[in-house]
Amino acid sequence: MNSAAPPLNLQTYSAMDCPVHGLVTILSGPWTTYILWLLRQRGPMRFGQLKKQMPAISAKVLTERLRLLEQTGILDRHQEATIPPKVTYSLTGRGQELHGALDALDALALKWSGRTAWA
Amino acid sequence: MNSAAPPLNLQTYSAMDCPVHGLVTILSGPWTTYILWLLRQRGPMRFGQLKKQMPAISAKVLTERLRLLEQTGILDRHQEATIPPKVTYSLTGRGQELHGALDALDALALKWSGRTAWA
DNA sequence: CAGCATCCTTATCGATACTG
DNA sequence: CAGTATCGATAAGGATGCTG
Repeated sequence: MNSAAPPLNLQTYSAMDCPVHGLVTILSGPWTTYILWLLRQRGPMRFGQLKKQMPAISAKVLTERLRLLEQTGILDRHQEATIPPKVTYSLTGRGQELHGALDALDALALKWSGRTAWA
Repeated sequence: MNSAAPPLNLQTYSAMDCPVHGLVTILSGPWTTYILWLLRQRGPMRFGQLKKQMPAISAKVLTERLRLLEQTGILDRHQEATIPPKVTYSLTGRGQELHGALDALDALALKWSGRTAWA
């Protein structure tokens, strides 16, 4: 499955040395959940496409976020060394697992907002 | 169940006007997941007890966090107007639902860290 | 096209001191 | 006991300009 993905020290990302908090901290970074959502909805996307969907984001921050998600094995970065270069980002196995967990949070968020269909 | 809890605009907490991101942003605040974890493990706790478990936190930040969690209906604040005052915090229904979702993230975090028993 | 380097501004957090 | 008020440091994000 994703046995190829290397072990991760998520505590690194938490001031509390707590893996869950590390993961939540990564997710809470600017635009992060939106990036993941876009990639799930529309499949692999290029840097410029992503940026176009987030007009208010700076290239610096988008780059930082993508790097972090790549380092944590959530995204895959595929680069073609053409001129001009073409870089495509997509969800890895981890990224897809993560979406399952986010769906649960999403359901709660909607429920608490009083917006569920079934409530 | 928790039908008494008022609807929440979680988008307020997200720069992106996204409910999930709002919720994740709340959770990622300093010490937040730890506070929730403590309250689940040990039941209702007083302000001073919580603070004792987090020596590095300032009263200011702890107060801010507790207020936010109270406003979002995740914690309940019970005050006894005695002298000296006694204030007790506990998880609400929402707080307990939330833990279910956090458990899923927790499981992922541990799995990715290569620390699962079953992996 | 997909970024990196730099500067600057703001928001956040920690520390300290004080109070109902 | 359970906070509030104030101050200062730090770091994170936005804007701009440049490059392989």
